[in-house]
Amino acid sequence: VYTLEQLRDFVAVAEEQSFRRAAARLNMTQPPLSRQIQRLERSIGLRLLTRTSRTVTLTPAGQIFLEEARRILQMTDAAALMAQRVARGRAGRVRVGFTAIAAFNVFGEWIRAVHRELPNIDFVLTEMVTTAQTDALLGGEIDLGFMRGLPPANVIGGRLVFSEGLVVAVPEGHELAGLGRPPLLKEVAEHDIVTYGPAPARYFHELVVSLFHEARLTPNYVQYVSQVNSQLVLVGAGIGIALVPRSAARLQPPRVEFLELGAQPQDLVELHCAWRLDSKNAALTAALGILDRVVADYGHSQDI
Amino acid sequence: VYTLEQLRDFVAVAEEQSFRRAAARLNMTQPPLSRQIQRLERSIGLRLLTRTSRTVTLTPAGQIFLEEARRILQMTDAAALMAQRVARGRAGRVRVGFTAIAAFNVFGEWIRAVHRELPNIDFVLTEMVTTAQTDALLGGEIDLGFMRGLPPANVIGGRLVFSEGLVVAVPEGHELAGLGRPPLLKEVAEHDIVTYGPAPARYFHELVVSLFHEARLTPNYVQYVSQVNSQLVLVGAGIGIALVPRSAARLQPPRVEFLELGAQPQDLVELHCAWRLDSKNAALTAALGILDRVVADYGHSQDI
DNA sequence: ATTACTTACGTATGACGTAACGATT
DNA sequence: AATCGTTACGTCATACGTAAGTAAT
Repeated sequence: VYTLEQLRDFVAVAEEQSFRRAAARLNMTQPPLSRQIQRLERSIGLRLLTRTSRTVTLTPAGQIFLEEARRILQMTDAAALMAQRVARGRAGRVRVGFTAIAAFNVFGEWIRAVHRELPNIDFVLTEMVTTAQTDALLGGEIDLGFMRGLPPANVIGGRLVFSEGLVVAVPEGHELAGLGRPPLLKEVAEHDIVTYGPAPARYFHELVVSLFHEARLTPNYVQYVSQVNSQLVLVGAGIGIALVPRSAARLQPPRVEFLELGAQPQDLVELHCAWRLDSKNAALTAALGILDRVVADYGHSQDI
Repeated sequence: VYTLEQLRDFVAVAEEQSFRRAAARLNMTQPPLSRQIQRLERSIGLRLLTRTSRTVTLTPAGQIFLEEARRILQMTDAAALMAQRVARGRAGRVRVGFTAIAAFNVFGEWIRAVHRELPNIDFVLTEMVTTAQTDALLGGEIDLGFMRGLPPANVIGGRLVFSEGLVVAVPEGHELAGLGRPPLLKEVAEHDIVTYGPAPARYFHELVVSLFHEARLTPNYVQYVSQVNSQLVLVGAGIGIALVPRSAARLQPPRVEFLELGAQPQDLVELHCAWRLDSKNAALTAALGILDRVVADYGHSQDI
């Protein structure tokens, strides 16, 4: 096992082809330089240089070792620089949790913007429901979550990034699709509703239930699912109809139509993002800065 | 400027997540270990570890630096070994970069042939994606790369060594597997597609995207990964389905099935190899000569 | 005789280990 | 009270520089 200084010394001698000149370049005298090279040769068990009393040349093994030595020295500089860039947020890794639907709105826009402006930031994307994201945040498994609602924990910071209205997902050829106008909530309530179960996606379940409750409607809930994907599969199979965020229409599920829902606010479903306030990840901070701008801009292009 | 021993110490502390245990592993006491880490941190001007009095964790910069430190330490060992091989009169060495999938086709055949016919040539094999191989070629870190596509640099020579078709990787029991016939591209496009990110594996990303684009299909890309391995893990986890080269089926990943893709050419995915035209490595030249013959022969035995 | 690298020797920097300290659970 | 990391201090190893030595032109 040798030292980096021995590598530096060896490279200098190989390049100068002289112990004297190399020593001058390294701001030292020749004797210690000679000894360092000897130690290096002893530690790897080979002669790297042939010293004829007039010139110094590399052995074949020395030529190979010289290339490797240069690369190692270069890497030692690069490693420090890379770490400093990470600390400044110019490079690094952001681990992100996101719900299936989030990928279709401002979230995707944000990923692209960060990738374009800070190409040295890597993403690790994992799809998970809100509760799983909360656990993952607190457990330090992700840096940022795009979720429904914000967890109450006071170590978590968050902000609203997007809000949208609800639409009605119905099987193709469904009665409500034939009305020629957006159905009323009252009419929707007369059909079987496929909705989220309360446990895995509490936010969305309560949103839908309270929507009907406030209108004094009591629809028939036929199924409890945990993901929009499966919800839409059930709709496509004719099991029932569902209220889903508008973004879900982008999933283009087979045998499903989406209908506007009359007289409902367009900011009912909120997408938040959340992160640990005590995160030391500078890349996260930089990426959140870009998110601020993307969120501000996104309103102008929602009509895509 | 730090020392290799400081890197060794840092890696040990990061792995053990404890100064005490790391010190025991390094056959020393904790105080000097603490001081070495402090010196390392001072020399690069960053905190690499956060010490809460109960646990030691890596800062984001520390995580990156840990990876670099491991690579540097690995290279210090490799450098000595290479030099020793040369000194023992080996005919030479060829440093080869290859993508994960390449190992399962003509690449493996070539390695065996060279080893049989030129037993004095040593291989240094490193798995890396195409972009990393290009950088490594230009940086002189490898002599030969087995990659997707050829880099435009005019100092690089290359040739086509293998081509194959795409197959569809789906989770076991997936809808597409129940069709009883190869799915159409149109049907594949209706599911979430797990694909490469554009940055690390540009060739493959563009291949898949353009395939859908020409058929006027707009599938939903759900994840960006950098390696086939992780791609298949995501497929097995049910995150989505993926288009992969036929060779990937040899990986036998758990909970993943491979389906033929109907009506697609069988030479869509090309494997090239590339090398520096100004390379002076005689072993490389000899090994490339054998590659010519292996490529010519390989067509006759693709039915394995 | 001169030039270039190696060996010998005295000095000083610094790395280790033991011991004391501070902080957290 | 106990555990873990940091600071303090005395000792010893190691690397430097000067000086002497050896070999080749």
